[in-house]
Amino acid sequence: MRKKTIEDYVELIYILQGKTGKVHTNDIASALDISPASVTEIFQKLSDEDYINYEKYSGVSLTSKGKKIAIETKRKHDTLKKFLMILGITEKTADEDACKIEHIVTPETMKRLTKFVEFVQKFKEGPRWLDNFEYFYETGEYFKCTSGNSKNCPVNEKRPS
Amino acid sequence: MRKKTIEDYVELIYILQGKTGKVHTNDIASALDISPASVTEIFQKLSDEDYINYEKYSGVSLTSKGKKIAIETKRKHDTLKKFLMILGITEKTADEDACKIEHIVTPETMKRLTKFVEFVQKFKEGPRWLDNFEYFYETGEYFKCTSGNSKNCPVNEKRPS
DNA sequence: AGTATAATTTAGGTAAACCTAAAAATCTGT
DNA sequence: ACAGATTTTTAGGTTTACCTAAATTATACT
Repeated sequence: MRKKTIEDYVELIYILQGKTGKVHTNDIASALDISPASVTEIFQKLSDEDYINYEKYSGVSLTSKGKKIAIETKRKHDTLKKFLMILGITEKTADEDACKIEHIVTPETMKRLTKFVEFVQKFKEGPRWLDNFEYFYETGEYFKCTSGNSKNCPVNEKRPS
Repeated sequence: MRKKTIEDYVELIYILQGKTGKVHTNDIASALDISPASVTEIFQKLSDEDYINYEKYSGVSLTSKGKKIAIETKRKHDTLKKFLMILGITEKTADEDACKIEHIVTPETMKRLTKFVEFVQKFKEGPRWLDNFEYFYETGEYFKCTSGNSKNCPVNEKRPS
């Protein structure tokens, strides 16, 4: 099976599992809008490779191997989504992009983006430069510098030594 | 054919085409490390769908339809790469990530990222907050505020009204 | 120009992830 | 508890993007 397939299904099982930890063929089929027969096939393969515990007609649960991947993938997803939303992308789109990027992003990039989200989140109301970016995005111009705010004007600022 | 496949091959043909505009089976096969036979098959399908001009044994060139997609894809690639490098990701990794993200990113996100790159590039030496991020990435702490630079200290700054 | 070599194509095959139709197992209501 | 409805599985099929081996076409050298 492909990495993307494993991650997608295992993550979805993780999200859909209730208190019982059991997820059924139809849950996946309707969530992904594919046929139940395809889900059965996927279950068999995920089971062969020890990502899930599968017994016919009784639903599946994640193995520890599967759970580990599910959690990792979901963490990537959440971080990517937050990252994109910081840049001003709508939640729906951020979610859609995160869904796809989570499978292909390199660890190096993921590490940077994680740190970036952390960096930005330390500001209570968001850092000032993000407002400047938003202004730039909307108007195509930098935040106007007046006598009252010239010290905060990005183009006038000195970089730290 | 899948969107990703079309974009990948058409972009590569665009990059590999010399002055003559001709790209040969082996050029693609060795660039992607796949068999020449597979390339022939792809050429036939790309030709059926009018992305390339293909005549047996004589190499291929892009149609205007193919060229348009190639340019669009390459533009996405370059922007994504720049964007990731702004965040401090190494060129090699940025290239690798861009290669994959270019096929799946939504137009909305692409538009934002493009603007972001533009926004950042207006600074000659890069905006100060990027230095602060770099410092945070390396040390886990914010740029230290001293009496000499307190006005530039991110946590002390006022946001624009 | 003819032949060896290299490039390309054809033919036939594979794995992954889907499908439909039909069979089998499980669940539900009285 | 058992008949009907629902869920799940089995069996067999499709498409995409790859493969190898063999055949064909083009090129390059003497």
